[in-house]
Amino acid sequence: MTSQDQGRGGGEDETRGQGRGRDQDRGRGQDQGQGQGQLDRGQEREQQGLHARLLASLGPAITGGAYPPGTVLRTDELERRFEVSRTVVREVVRVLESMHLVESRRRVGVTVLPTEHWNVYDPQVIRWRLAGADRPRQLRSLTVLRSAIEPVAAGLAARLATADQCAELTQHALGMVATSRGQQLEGYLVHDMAFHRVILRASGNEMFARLGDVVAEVLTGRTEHHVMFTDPDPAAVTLHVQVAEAVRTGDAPRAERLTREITTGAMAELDILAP
Amino acid sequence: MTSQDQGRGGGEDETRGQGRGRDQDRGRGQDQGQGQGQLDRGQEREQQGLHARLLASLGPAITGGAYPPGTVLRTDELERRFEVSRTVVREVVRVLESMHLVESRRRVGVTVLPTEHWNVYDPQVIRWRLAGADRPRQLRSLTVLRSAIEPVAAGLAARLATADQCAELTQHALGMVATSRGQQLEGYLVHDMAFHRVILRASGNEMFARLGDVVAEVLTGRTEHHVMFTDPDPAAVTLHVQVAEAVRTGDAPRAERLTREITTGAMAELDILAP
DNA sequence: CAAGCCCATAGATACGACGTATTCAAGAGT
DNA sequence: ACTCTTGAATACGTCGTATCTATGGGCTTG
Repeated sequence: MTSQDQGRGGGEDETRGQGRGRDQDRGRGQDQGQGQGQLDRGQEREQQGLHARLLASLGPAITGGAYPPGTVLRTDELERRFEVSRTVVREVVRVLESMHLVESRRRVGVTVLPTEHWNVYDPQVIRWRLAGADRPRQLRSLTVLRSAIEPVAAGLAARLATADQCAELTQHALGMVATSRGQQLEGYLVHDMAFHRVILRASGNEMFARLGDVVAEVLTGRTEHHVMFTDPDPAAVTLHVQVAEAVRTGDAPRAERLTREITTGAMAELDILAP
Repeated sequence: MTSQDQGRGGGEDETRGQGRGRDQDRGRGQDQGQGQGQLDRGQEREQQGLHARLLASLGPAITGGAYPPGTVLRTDELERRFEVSRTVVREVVRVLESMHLVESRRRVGVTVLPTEHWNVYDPQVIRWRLAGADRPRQLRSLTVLRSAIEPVAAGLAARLATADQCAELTQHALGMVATSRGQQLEGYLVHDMAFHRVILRASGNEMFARLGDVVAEVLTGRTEHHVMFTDPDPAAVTLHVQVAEAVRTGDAPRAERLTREITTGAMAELDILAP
């Protein structure tokens, strides 16, 4: 009869013996089935899936240079090394492939692509790179990007910002003033990030708006990179207040020029040659 | 009718009411060879995989608004509708999820996310949107982005461009001059794209360099959008030549200013308010 | 030594089974 | 009557296996 047992409950038959060899290394089905997983999840960081876990392992490893371009990863090797099934590996590889971090070819394996193919605007990739070894380089690239985007965004915001957005802007600028002295860098950072996020959103351009997260990461990185002890530059604080004012009054050229001063200052902090 | 049959594959008691799609479980492997005729995949020979085919169907459909945000797609429905297996659907959903186009949640399905979540810098997404209904809107967004990026990139290029890059730049500028008259728009477009690509690459910033493809798509879209009959604006051609010259002589402010004139002109063509 | 054929290999695709989280609703408790 | 708990239904998550296909290397042959 062709039908083996469709009801799983009964037979623990010996035909799985072959599979045992592979299965015994983890006992994955049963292991997860027990309450074990809950304890595990309770203590450690929140891993909401094997897929996310593997991606969080492979992504930073690749962007961090642990696998130089040209390195070939085989799926079964990844399968064993990370103790996940083929399905998980394949889905993760597909995602990495969509980021152009790797290329999967038959008979060859999963090849790590050179840096110039990477989709460097993917927030995930940005986060991985900022967390990795070439963080300084990434920070410079992104700061230069900011210097191009934000002044234009501020100019547009001056024309298009709603009353609510102007109010938000002023509020965060005042918040920056209030936290600019006395080792309140955390509070300052929050207002700084919110300020730039509002500017980008108020520009009315979705491409600009999407950079809010990137700018936030850059500001965070900058803060925890070189200061933590010195208060923010008073000139920068003043500039933010003035930008808020320029946006509120609809003075686009002024908003753009002032924001350009802000980003120029940000570049100077990183020793980037200013135009 | 409570649970009387857990088995999905064997059960014929779909309480669906519509018999459509029942043929799917019959001979999947052979079905590909036959070419059922339901889908005209005989025409598009570029499909080197079911994964790519499904992605090319779903991606544009989502970005094009065929599935408004909040729409729930169930995996088994996609399975039937596109006549592919669960594996393929899952991998495609993972990729779409990595682009933040959809979100997959247990017990609810694959939900289309609102536009503001989309990873609008993903070249794939950009291509889909440019091919879709909101092409004009997308073209405007990208042109504004260009207006922010390219002047800064040109300024950096004036400082950092190698001799080879300067030569390339001059060559393409001359190519634009040569093709600027007499219905040679295709050749003009090639040089135009190459010119801006060299500028972005010569800026030395990887974030800028990666926008070469985007700019190329914008230029292509613009050309085939509103002209095809009129020759390029002579002023724009002159500006490109001057930019090449400014970069060659290392005059960063001039290169930046001239490029800003170019992008301002590009925005004017799309009736975008210029600063 | 070079060119072409053969086959081992590893990814691509498929499919069914089971696990698990989440949602909805019914029922118990206050 | 309202709320909280708990159970069931459901649709995604994960896994193991089987088969297919393309490809690269090795072998054979001229």
